[in-house]
Amino acid sequence: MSDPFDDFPGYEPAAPRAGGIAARALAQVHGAPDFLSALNPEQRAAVETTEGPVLVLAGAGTGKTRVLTARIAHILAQGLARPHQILAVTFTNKAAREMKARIAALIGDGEGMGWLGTFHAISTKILRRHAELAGLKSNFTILDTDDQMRLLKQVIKAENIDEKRWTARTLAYLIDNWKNRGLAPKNVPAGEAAAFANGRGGELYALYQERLKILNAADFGDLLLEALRVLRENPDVLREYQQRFKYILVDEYQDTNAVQYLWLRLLAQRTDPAIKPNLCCVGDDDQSIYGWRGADVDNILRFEKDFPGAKVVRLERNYRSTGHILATAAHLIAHNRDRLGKTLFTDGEDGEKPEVSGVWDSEEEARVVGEEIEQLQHKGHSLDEVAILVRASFQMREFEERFITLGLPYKVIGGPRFYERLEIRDALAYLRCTAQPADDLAFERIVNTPKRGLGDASLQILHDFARLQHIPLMQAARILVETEEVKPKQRSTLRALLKDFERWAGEIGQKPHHELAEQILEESGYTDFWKQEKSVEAEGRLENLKELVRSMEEFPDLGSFLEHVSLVMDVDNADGGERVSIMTLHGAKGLEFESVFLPGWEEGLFPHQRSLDENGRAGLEEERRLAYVGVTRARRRAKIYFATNRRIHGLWQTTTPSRFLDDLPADHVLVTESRGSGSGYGAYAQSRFANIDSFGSRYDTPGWKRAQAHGAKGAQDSGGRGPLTIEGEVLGKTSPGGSFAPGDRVFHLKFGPGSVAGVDGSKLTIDFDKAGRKLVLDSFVEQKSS
DNA sequence: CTTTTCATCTTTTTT
DNA sequence: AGATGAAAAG
Repeated sequence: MSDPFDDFPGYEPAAPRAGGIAARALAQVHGAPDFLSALNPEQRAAVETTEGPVLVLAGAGTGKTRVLTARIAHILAQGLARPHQILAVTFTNKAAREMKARIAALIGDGEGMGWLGTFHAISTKILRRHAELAGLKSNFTILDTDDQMRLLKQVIKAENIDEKRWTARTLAYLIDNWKNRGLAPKNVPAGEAAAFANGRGGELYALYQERLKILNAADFGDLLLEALRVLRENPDVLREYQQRFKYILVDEYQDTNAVQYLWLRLLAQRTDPAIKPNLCCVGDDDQSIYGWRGADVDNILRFEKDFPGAKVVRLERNYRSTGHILATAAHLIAHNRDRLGKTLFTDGEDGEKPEVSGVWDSEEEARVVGEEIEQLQHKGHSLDEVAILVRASFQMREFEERFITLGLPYKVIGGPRFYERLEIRDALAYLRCTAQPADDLAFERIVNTPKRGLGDASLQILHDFARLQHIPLMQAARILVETEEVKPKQRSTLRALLKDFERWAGEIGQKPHHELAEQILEESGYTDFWKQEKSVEAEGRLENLKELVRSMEEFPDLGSFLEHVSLVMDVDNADGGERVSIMTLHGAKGLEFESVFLPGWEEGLFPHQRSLDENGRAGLEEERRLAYVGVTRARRRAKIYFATNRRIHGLWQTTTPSRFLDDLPADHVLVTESRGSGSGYGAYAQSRFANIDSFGSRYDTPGWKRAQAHGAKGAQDSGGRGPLTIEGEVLGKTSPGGSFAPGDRVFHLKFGPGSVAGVDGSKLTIDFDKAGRKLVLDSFVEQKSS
């Protein structure tokens, strides 16, 4: 079956025999299989050099994916390995999906490739299998950015740190960076750890990690970091995987960051150091556009040193674009200094020259692009072959608005994602609470949604208690419901809610999980909540909820559905008809279109100011690579636009054309003077000089340095500590167990002074001087000395 | 406890 | 400009 773990226990290095799939692939060909004969000599070398390390430098449009898939097909057809012995790593789910599909096309069956997926998906798989080694249970939840942020906020608040000055966002950024570099809390360089919250950054990181373990949760960074840790600290586990993966393939190698690199190197290592790993990395240094996420181009530049004797194959024959487009892209990227240098060529025709047009503002930009696309449409071009590639997602809206009025069908790729919608996240929180009762973040999200009267005050009591006892919220609630700490009304609603969850949890596995989901949404009152809402949106939201339940049917059980949701945040839009694609340049990597529109080539937006500010020349070069990626997406038509005016943060600003326009070869591009646009095209020449300041002055200013600057002038708040946490601290020390006896004088923060009337385990019956007799928990009262 | 108002911040890119 | 989040009013 396709379960990759099935054959784990009794695993032996398989004899190179042809398994079912491979045998079929072999049987259908004589001599060179057609997936080999279709390759050019370089591609073929990359495919057929199966043994030892191979680096494929694949320029844009040179058949990179084809090489990867053919290589896998070849390995299988030769009987060198079985599908589950091949580790194939991609960066995006899209790429993984496509690779699976293409392998299936070559070989007739894409199943069995259990280890083809994103770094994150594969790490998750490993981590689930050995969760205990990472301090987790195998059903751990994967937190998305939103959950992560909320958790960080809690940690910051709990430590009495001014959350205005030291935001969760900044901390998230720091922690992410550390994780990307493979640094656990104890490994973070002291200087960096000190840069947040007056030296408490490292401490907060450690606390956050601790909280994650209590919640039985991992964030995105953890998936890789913890998987790496498991492999590092458990040689036997590592060996298992090293033996299993006879062949390793990596897509987009230029985008690997430090953890990913370490992770890969560990898995690729052979037990016998004399044996070279069968590792094939495919990448293009000119398309490295994830530096901001910790990607290190050096990984690709260093490959031959890391893996001595590596064979390097260069793919320079471009099959995608026409001559003019290729020449334009080549001339553009040639302005970068840090590159290996490749010369792409094509035998194809020159085709149309790419066009550069200036427009008055972003509105005109959208209008002009809309018109151009309509013209293409009239000439019989398919809208599926048209894409608009923007630098930042806020640019999308104007195009959408314009296209709606034109009635031009479009799809936004990587836009607001299905699983990120409010109602979907709420619904998921219900499911998560049911499946994973320790999931505090999910619980918090829905305790009071729909409104139940369980507000901040009640939640705070739960929180304090849970924190004190180091238990999940739900468990805390279960205990507190037995006492009178929480007001009677909220106590009974809370009790009812807990009962609901218990009932639902009992139904897991008893009935189809999509039916259970529907039942949960119904019984919790969540669907009614939206039905009563009379806004226009409510209907759409209910529709989305239905869609959610429907989509669950495709998964075998609740667990695998939740997993899918957290790793694959987007959902396949079942296509109805041709549509123009609108997406970011980052999202466009790996895709190609007949016609590509590239709006917004203005200084500050593209290259983005922030990239320049934070990373200086390196930032600029990355932006230029992004431009290169954009241009090389086009097969036959590329149109570039720059607007003279653009609205930024709500106010109109005059902009300068992008310096990248200077980098284009005059004899390969067509410059169109837009009617109505006041700015002459020549105006952009000034940009060079206008921006020297921001360009050259601050080369290496990572975010934490800025944070440090803040720290220098910011006096820390030692004054305003919240009373609640004081209570927590004091109580934590004063009540280690139940040393109360009837007659003791005690003090309760809410009910005031009183005397103990009875003791039952941790529950105390107390006659309060003012509030009368109450049943409370010992952790909430303080013993009075006199 | 909920609803309203006011202020702040945002807009780089993603698993 | 718009969304989100905290303080203030009901």
